[in-house]
Amino acid sequence: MNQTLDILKRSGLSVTEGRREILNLFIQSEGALAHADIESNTKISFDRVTVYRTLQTFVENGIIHQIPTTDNTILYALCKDKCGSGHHHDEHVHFICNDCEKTICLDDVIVPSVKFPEGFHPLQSAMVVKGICSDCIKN
Amino acid sequence: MNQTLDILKRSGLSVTEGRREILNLFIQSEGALAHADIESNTKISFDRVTVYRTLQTFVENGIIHQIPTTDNTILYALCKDKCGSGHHHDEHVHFICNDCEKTICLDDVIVPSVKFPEGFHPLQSAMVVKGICSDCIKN
DNA sequence: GTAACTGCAAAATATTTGCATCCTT
DNA sequence: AAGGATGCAAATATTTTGCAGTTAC
Repeated sequence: MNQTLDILKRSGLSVTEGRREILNLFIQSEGALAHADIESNTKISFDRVTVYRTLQTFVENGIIHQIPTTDNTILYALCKDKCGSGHHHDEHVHFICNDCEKTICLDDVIVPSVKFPEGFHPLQSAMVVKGICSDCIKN
Repeated sequence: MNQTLDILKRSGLSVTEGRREILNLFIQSEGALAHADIESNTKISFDRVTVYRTLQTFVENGIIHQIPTTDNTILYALCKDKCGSGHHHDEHVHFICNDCEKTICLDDVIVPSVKFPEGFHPLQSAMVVKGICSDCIKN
């Protein structure tokens, strides 16, 4: 079965053209996407608002997750299977290339656990690393 | 000598009322501040634009650093001594409390180094952890 | 048929830029 | 005095909300 459909159905979301298109974009894309990328890369032109709402729905349903950035934008990337509705377990490292500016989910690099001071109870961690990615290092 | 003045002078910045006030806010505050916090917590009312420009100047001069978030804002926090102009070395963990919503720099918790796949060259890392802070856990 | 999704309009919010004026050194 | 910093105005950009019309199931 079509992967896109599969994901939407599994989350109990109704299948609409917009959701299919946006979800496809994530599946095809290697890296993470910002709101703006989505607006400019979809063939059909959606209303800005639809993109906002779709992203929000996807996040709430554990289909995509947010990646923190330091530039007033949010990046989104596909979740792996273990993400369920409401609960995100994206404890992998995100790599932002200073050169090509892509953000790549290093799914195999798990965020190491660290020791917190007395009284701090961590629930969720995110790690973002900047540097040069494996594609750009060749040039 | 006054710490605020000291920091500004060391960076070669001219000492103005706005910069003193904003820098003071950072020094007094335990956690990280968002643009909005600054606007609402300064006695003198600055122009929004001045706040933007001041924050930018401080970041460029290694006085404060940005903390990535997933909510379309940027948090700022004072740098420690080792940050120099242009180069930030804030490899410590940032803790965001889900309860009081404060962001705390855990200066003593260093971001652990992780092993990257072949070809990835990390230059800078940031780690943001959400959970319950030591103050809120008591309640 | 009903509930959910979308588009449009508009409001609210956030950020950037240019320029004249004022302040720091 | 000169260069830099600020305030104001205005242009841009971003995000949110309400509502009416449309679509998926």
